[in-house]
Amino acid sequence: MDQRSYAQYCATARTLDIVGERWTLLLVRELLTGPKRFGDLQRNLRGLGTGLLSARMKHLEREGLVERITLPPPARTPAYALTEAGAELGPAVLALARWGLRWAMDDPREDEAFHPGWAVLGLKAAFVPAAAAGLTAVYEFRTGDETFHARVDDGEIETVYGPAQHPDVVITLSADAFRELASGHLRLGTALESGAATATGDRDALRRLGDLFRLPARRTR
Amino acid sequence: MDQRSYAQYCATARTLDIVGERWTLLLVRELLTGPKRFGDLQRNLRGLGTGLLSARMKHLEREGLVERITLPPPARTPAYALTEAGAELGPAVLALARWGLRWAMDDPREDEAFHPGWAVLGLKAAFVPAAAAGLTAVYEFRTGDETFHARVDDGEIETVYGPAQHPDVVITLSADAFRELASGHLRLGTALESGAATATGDRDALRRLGDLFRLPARRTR
DNA sequence: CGGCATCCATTTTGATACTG
DNA sequence: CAGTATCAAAATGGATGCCG
Repeated sequence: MDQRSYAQYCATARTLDIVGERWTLLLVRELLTGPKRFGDLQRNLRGLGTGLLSARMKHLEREGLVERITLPPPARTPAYALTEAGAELGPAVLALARWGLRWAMDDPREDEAFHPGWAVLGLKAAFVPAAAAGLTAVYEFRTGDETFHARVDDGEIETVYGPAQHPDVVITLSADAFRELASGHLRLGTALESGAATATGDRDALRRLGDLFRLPARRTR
Repeated sequence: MDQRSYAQYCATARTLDIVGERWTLLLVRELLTGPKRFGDLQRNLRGLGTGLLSARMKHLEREGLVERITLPPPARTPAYALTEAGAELGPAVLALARWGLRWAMDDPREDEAFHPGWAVLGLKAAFVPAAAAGLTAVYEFRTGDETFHARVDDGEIETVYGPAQHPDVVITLSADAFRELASGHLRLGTALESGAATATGDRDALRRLGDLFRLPARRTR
């Protein structure tokens, strides 16, 4: 809680005292895919000024959800990373994302920004653990200058910014195709068939990829 | 989205555009246990003025998460209820609550308000579906002037404001004991043993009650 | 009681300029 | 690049009065 607390002895209210302010949960979302630098955070969050970003990160650090780290060589540059407490907000952020996938992802609006990392988080939200039973594989997604990978291991999934060490499958697709994936308009299988996406690597792992995610049926409010 | 949108084509951001403003998710929390009247909402949310409450409810109604209803006879008074879209925010609110139970529920602060309904939601957040396999029972919780009931049915739980029609077990406890339950400091079994809570009704259903909830291990940030 | 309108003090935010 | 400083615009909190 910063200045304004709800002053309620309630788990939800206490949580919102800490992460309920504007931008805060989106910052957690950004860090959920790995450490990020100050400038990268700001670039992904149009409208968030340096002053407020600085204040938010300080707040999250004070609250023990974020820590300042130095990226490993050869980068050696300062960055922010989630602590264990911060990372455990993942399920809550994904629950919000699942709601959004179902009830709020109509067509992109004219002025909306998009970053592939958000789509990767969308995939994570749509991940079906049961479909990954007995599967261990690393999928790498490439789009323009951004690369992510998803590490699937028997019902668990982890999505991280950056290339993988030994990807089993590499999927390359345009930002647009990625965005359509995020919206639930495009199924991965369809994208591969139509050539909107191309994949190389282990054909078995690729075949199972299509079943790993089930976007919630979209509804209108 | 009201005025200020994040303008991101991202499921999380889109959701927060709709329910991310101050008070909004707490209003959803209130309605998650059943329809509420304007005045009751305001009473439970200290600090929220009538003007802002009115604006928020209008917003939620416009967005299709809330609808105005007339309470059934003999009340016949206006109230607000969640639509299907609104009710489906339940998992997200509970995920936030689970995080709070684990990371943010230290001792109550001097000026914090408390309402039993919040604790009931806390119980719901701590519900372990597997522990309710094959169990069908209705538990009623009474505290001073507030009564709730939980309807458990084979791995599912529903918690609603008001008395139950045919409760299998009735648990009566002080607001303090209820608050300690919410904090994770007190286990239901312990409360019954110490006399902080009393229970009447089906002894089988009562015996299983103790296992239905597992508060997440508390941690400090 | 349910709810809207208004006025005003305080916070929060957004945008931009500036510094090590 | 990583932040601090500054200022204007918007959101909020609280009080109050009104009306059906």
